[in-house]
Amino acid sequence: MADYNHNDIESRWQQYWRDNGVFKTEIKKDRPKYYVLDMFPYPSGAGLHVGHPLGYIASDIYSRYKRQQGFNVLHPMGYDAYGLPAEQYAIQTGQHPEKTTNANIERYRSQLDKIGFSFDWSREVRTCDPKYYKWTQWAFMQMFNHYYDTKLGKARPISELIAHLEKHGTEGLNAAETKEITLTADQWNAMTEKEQRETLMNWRIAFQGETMVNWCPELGTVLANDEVSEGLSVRGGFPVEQKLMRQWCLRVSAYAPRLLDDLNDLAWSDSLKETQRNWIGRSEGAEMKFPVKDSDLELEIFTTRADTVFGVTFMVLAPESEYVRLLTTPAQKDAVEAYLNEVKHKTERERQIDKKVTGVFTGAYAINPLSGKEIPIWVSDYVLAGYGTGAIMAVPAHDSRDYSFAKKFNLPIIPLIEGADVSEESFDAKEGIVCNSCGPDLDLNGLTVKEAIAKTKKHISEKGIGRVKVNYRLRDAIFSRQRYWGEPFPVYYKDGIAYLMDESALPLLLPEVSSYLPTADGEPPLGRAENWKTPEGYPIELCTMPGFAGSSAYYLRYMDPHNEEALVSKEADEYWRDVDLYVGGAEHATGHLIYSRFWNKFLYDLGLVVSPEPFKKLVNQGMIQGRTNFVYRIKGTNTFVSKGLIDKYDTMPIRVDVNIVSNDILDQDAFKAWRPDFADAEFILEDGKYVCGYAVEKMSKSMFNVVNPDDIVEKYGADTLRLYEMFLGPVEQSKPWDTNGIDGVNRFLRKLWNIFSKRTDAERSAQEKKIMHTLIKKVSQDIENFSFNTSVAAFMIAVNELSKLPSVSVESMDEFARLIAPFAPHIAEEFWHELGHDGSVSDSEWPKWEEEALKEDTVKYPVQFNGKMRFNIEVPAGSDKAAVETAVLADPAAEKWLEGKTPKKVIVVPGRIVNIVL
RNA sequence: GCAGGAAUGGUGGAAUGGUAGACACGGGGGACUUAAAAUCCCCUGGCCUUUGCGGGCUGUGUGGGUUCGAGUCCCAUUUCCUGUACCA
Repeated sequence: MADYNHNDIESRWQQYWRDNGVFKTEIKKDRPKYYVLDMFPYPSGAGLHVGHPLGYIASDIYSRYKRQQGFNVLHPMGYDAYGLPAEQYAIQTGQHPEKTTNANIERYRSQLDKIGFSFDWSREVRTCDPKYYKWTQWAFMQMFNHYYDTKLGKARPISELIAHLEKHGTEGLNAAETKEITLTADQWNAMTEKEQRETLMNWRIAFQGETMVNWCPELGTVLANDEVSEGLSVRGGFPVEQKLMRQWCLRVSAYAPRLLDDLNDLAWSDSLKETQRNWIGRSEGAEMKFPVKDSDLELEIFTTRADTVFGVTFMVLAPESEYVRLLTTPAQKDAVEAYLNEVKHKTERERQIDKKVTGVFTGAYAINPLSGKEIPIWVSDYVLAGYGTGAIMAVPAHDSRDYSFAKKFNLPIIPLIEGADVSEESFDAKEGIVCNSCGPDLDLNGLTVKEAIAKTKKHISEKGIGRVKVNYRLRDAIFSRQRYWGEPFPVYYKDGIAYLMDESALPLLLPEVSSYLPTADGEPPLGRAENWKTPEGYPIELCTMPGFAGSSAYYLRYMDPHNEEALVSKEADEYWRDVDLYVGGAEHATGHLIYSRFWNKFLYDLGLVVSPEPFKKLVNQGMIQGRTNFVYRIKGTNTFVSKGLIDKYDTMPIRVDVNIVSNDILDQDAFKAWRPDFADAEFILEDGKYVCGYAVEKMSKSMFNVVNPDDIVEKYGADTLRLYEMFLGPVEQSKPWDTNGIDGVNRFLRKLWNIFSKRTDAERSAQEKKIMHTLIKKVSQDIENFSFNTSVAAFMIAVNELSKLPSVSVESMDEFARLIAPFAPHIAEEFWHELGHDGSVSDSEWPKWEEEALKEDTVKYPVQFNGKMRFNIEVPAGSDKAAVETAVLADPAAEKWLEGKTPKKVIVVPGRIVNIVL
């Protein structure tokens, strides 16, 4: 055989896989299915860097392995093609986002193809493809036409809710709602169609609501909470402010209990489940009514500390609360107005940066229902309108936020826990013995906090002052974006009221526009589309759907991507069911992974999918960071000093392209050619070399630390890239990319190639068989545990051992080819065919190890004295504890350490160790 | 602040409570070669000791604990990463 030529081998087998449709998948009812999915990428203009394929390689290894084990593996890939960058680019250049997106997709595809993935490309989906987004729009229509029945805990058709309203009004209605509404049947029936439709928005799962949104003036759009970071837009870094707008929303909050409970059965990492639990944010507490003095009004509050009611010294309303208007006394009106104005104009960022305590007195008082005391009602922006009831009872002694407010405005602070010192700070811990808590009907003194909470809850429910309540932090998802590049809503407006289009109108195609900017009167770009009307002339919704719309159910579409009648056929859904293994970044923990679960549960409620959860097992691959190299220029010159000598000069570090640095040694000629201003650079070297410094940073063009997988594939081959990415460390772990070290993996493949070239037909020795079966066992177990770095190490050990043998058998090479096929499929395929097999090595059988082959004649025991390692002995395999003990004590080496003493105890752990306690 | 995770040689990283540092990079030495590349072999945590073979001690962020035995389990603590943040 010729030398190992990766370029020739890899292009040849990639062609073979394409020509023979090796990875095309179909339903095979006689075989068990396994669905391996990667989070599909957003095709950005920068192309893939070497960090992106990490997860894809891991999942590819796993799916090829499962396939060799006899599973019918679904392993698709596609593109999350809607997104802001393409639109931003379109605004700047006038180029249609579709064009940019398609160009980027093509680039991604060619990069992916070079790495040798086993994707079934015939199932590719693109979220911006009308044949795909038809089903995104369709799902939205279903959500519009359903409400959530809180008693049954599932979505029901809105027609059932209407029937209920017609008969009973809101009496006995159990529906997740935006706000509490009370209606009689007569009132409902007397409403106009317009009024009824408006009222129904209170219950629909896809509904319009007035919501406080993160408005980004620069981007001209509303952003989701997870698109905002520290008051700035994640994309672009523009300031974000609060604004009340009528928006499409999804009633995700209705599913909060199920989203929480069902987490328990998922094979996800604990940290990710915990993140979702926190995000859903269940808290058990009580809702309690505080009557307002000299008024019929009652303030409802939510608290988890019912035990602290006797320490309530004031109440606080969120600035957005409607009670502010109702309660403010004439004397305080101006002050309150001024405060509301101030708060409104603060951006989210300003609120976060300046944590000053602010607030204003409304002039009104409430009555503490347990103590009967009068307490002032204040307004402050530290109370959130979106959580609980938008009003709180303030217990400054035991809540740090209430405490600083009380200090600032000189409000009383009453400690309620024995021994709690509240002179400097509040005592927030939920522990201790309650004191100062005795009213006319209720005495909590002497109880623990826990007991006091229970007793108070019981008391208030009995007296009708309040009720036990569970609150969730999870908020409804805002579903409108004032953007062009997204799915249009199949919605038109008649008399200002939203109506769904007929399903036959789907897909509702995204129209052409003259410019991708908002219109002069601040309407979204779709306001520029000509004839954006129904045939009857009604205007169509101008907003488009957000990014998560298209990515919420794509895993279902892969099951049946070309179906024009349904999102997924019954047959395909029942066969593929759910994703067995989902691989992707942890950054989607609170976005995509919540929305997808919600979306799936909704479809499950409608009986359209059979699995209540979309992703059974989830692995978060770590992020690959960049490793930036630095050169050190003497200030004001063009002379560069090697890293070891920089102390002797006044230098400044400059980032240098990592592609002209190898093992931190600079290629000086390449450096001079890199940028014109370095053409006449001079160097001060150490040991004849220029040594660069390094730092770990994000991989990005501006840091000159981007490594393109294409270059690695060109130089070392896809098999080397795949093995090396796995060899770098555990898949879940974040780590900097460092090309140093890739030679080791490449060397291993060349060694393997040489061994293969020298294979013989002779029967293999027991020793050789043992090497192979040790490897089979190790690799099989490691793949199951997603421990790919140690499997690569095992391959290297095996090759080193095999290379020491005089010859290696065909049988071993046959096994080796099958074992390494998931990791390095090209070289494996080459071996497989050299060995005279037909078909792809991916369809070969995964080798099984024989315990028999791994057996030893003797067992080696390390012998310790008092836990300190002393010597080794060998005993025949199968010796029992007593035999081992006798052998150890009889061993001449033992004498020296025994020093004539009799051991107190001899501990023999079969197969592991012997410890002698003196 | 809260939640989750991590800390092991010059570097990336291995170690079901049982000989810490597998494997690889880098480094050092050697073989082959006119030379270089490639390849192959040996050494490579630290300290001490021995002419040599070797031997000893120490060592997994820090301090305690459990255990015959701890990188691993428990308690405390420091630092770093990731997520989240006025959630009552």
